[in-house]
Amino acid sequence: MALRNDGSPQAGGQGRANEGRSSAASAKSEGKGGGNDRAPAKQPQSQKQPEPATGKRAARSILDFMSEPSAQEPPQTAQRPKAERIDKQEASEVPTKVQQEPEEPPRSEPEVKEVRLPETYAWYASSNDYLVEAQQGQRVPGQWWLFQEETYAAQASGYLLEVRYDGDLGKAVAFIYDPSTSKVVKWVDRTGHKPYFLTNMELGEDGRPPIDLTKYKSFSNLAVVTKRDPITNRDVKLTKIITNDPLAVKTLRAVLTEKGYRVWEADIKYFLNYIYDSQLIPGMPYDVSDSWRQKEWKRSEELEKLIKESFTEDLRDMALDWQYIFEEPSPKVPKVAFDIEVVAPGEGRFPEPKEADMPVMSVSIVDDKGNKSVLLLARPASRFSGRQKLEGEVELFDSERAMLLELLRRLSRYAVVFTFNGDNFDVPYIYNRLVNLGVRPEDIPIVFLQDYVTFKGRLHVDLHRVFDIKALQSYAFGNKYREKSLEAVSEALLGQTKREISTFLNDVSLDELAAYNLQDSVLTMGLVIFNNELTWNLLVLLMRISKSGLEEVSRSQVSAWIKSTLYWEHRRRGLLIPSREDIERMIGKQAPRSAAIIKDKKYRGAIVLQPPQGVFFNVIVLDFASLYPSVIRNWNLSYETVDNPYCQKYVEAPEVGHRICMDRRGISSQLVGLLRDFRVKVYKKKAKSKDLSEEERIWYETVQAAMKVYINASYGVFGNEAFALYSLPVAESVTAIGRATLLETLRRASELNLHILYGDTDSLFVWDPPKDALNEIIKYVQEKLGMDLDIDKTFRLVLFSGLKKNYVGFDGDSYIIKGMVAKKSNTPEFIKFETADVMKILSGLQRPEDLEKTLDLLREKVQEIYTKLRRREYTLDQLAISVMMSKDPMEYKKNTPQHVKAALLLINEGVPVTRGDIISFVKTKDKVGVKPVRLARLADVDTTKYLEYVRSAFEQFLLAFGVRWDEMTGVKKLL
DNA sequence: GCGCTCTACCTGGCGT
DNA sequence: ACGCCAGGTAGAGCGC
Repeated sequence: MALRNDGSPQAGGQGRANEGRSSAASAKSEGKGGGNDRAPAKQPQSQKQPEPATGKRAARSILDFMSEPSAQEPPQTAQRPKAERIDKQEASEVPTKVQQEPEEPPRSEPEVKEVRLPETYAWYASSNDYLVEAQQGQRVPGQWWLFQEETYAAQASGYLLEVRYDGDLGKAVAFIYDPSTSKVVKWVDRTGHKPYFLTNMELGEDGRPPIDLTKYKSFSNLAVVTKRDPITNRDVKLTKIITNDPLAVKTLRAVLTEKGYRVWEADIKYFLNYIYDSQLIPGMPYDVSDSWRQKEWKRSEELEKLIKESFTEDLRDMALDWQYIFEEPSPKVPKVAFDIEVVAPGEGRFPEPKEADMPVMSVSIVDDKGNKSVLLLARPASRFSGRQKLEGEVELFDSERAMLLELLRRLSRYAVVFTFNGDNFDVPYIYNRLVNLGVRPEDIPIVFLQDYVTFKGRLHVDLHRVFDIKALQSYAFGNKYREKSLEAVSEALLGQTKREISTFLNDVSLDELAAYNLQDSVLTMGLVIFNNELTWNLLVLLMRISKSGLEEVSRSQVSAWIKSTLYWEHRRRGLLIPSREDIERMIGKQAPRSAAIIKDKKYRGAIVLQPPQGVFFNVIVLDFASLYPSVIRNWNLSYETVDNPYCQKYVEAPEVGHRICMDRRGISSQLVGLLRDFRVKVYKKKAKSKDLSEEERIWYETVQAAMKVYINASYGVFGNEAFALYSLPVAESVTAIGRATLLETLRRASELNLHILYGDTDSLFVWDPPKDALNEIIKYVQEKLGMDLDIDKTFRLVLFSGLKKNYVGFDGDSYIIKGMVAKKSNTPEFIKFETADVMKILSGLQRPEDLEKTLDLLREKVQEIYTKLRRREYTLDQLAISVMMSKDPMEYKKNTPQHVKAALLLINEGVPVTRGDIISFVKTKDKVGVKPVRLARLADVDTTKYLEYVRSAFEQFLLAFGVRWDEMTGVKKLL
């Protein structure tokens, strides 16, 4: 995200409704059209020869830039309506704004103040031989030229980072990072691989197909192949239709289905097909010339021994194949992050990448070695205030074009470019802007691919999309961030925030602009490399597991990763990848066999035991290690093993009665089981091993986390209709077996006289258990159910409110709080920090005798909060309730919830609000009942509503003590 | 992916 | 026309 043009002085604290707005939500809602939207919007405006943007001119007069194409007025027709809107906006702002400069210079004759530069700031290109553009088709030896002919190496050695399809060459191109030169090398396929798909159309005796395909230009040739059908477990002979162009797959597929033939493997992206057929593992090192050869991959004798000893036979060979990808170190590639700031078309309005009609005024660049630089555009009236201490190298440009070309030149030194929202904003903006400034499109090293934007000779990772990946958000980053804005993510993960700006971004001084702009790149790079390159290493590991390139893995959800791994495994084993219909037909028409408890859900989920109400000392929490993945492993669950009529031997899933095939190993069961065992048996232990160095432990912790992300999602995808291998019977069997497992453990626990207080899905809370009974149940579960039951937590004390998913556990000085009001993100800040105080009081509860004393302290605390509320001692920000808009404001048809009411008030004020925005509001006494924080005053606040809020928050604690709220002395008087 | 809780909103019945 | 109440639903956010 480049621009945060919030004019409000308290932008940091209160302007939250605006943040992250231009990002994921819009990209998603665009769906398939997203790619087109970002596509180049403009052709070069005229044939007029662009003036060379040389440093020499810059040095002579920085005022020359007024005649640059950048200063050209856009066509009147496009400009007119916008101008009107700007005026309106400004008019409404006037009364609330302190007028700082009474005289606005008229637009037609901008008054240009002289830019005075401190000596230390380097001028852009003080040398005069700095040509950024070469003549068409002409290379200038020894100089960089923007128009670089695409160069490809005949051989390459290094880490495979990506495979793309190059339409001009009609071939796959691999991007390989060579650590010896620190460069990305492009290698064009020399193995002769071509796009294809499979069909059941048989060839005649003459070897000719019944349809003449030669009339299609992109048709190449035919072949007959044998594949094993994973459903029938029989070999099938199919015709392979080979084309010259991936697009032709679509055309020819339509021709065949039209004639009633069936097709397979026609909707796999070509570059993935290439990876699968060549059995490549992105993220691993290779030598390639005429063919692919694995380099010497790191392996560990010790690991190999461990696999042979502790993995079951059905997983052993696969584990031996897979071991390398977790041991091979992650490539240390040169990384860079950049961010641009664009002149805003008005306060509260964002520049449009499609138009790119506003100048880019600043560019910041930060690399992983800590090099920082800012390129600034000298604009009329822009100046350095001298008040801001600047970090890194700051350079001033008179030419916007030269500045942008310089950015591209610098990016070309790195292998991977990171942005935050670069897919939707920065990169397409730069492209369209350069076109507007007269640069020929073919000279700009930016390419628009199907659903993202990247660079010709290097890779682009948009972190906005990475942090939007739900499985990473929850399993790798522990749900620490809710919003996916640069601000929210970096605050949660780095503990750092964006810089605040003193006024509307267009008007800030150059040094303040530079500092603000730089911080965004610093944060972006920080998110990649914090915690020993956690994010980068996760991406590398996920590439290796999912068998997809960096750009692909960083832009797809976990279901695409799992699909990709499974497809790769199908190819490895010579299995036909089934179509959706194949699976549907196999399962047959069947309704779910377990009724969901919640309406609108498809099938039944987990068991949640009714917890007691009260205070319990000495509670042990047992929990199944990866329950669902273990179920998938133990019960051979896979799309082709559940309800498969071609099966001989089967077992029945409890309760739901699905027939699970035991003839052969199910492919997803094997994959999930493999990762589950690697995680539980090897890498969780390695991550904690004292025999290893700190660095090694961190790496194994990342390995463990990557597996967790993967296997935890594996159950969910089978219940998601969008998943290519969707199977409701699989999902339904997983939860049914999970329930049976918990119930059986519960039964055995009662035989052993263990007192189970509570349990949810895969956990059991045991009250003061004897050691041997505990060992006994763990042993039983291991031997009879084949599951690992671990002691997850030991609580000195647990408070149960009596509600499910709602408790507090204390262990030493720390505590865990679950589900309570005080924990929710939409709870006002003052309740959260008062809760922290309450927790301190509760931590003093060491023995049962302390109960009375603790209750007294609680009463005092509640009274104190009440008093503070009535005296209005909390600030608006502390009282704010923040709720996310899950839909666009106009989509709320049935109800108008409070946060939507607040959002509508904001819209009234001209503040845009869309899906994904977080609305901060307070409860007020007026008719509407709510007000956005930025529009409210402390006097508007409805105190009684907040007293209610406090009651509901703390009642949950009191319930544990068996005290009802209104029974609390002293409190009664206040209500 | 499903299960659970909470608040606010909406609706319909009833009484004034 | 309005208020009160009960019961159902929408919407959000959590737990696993």
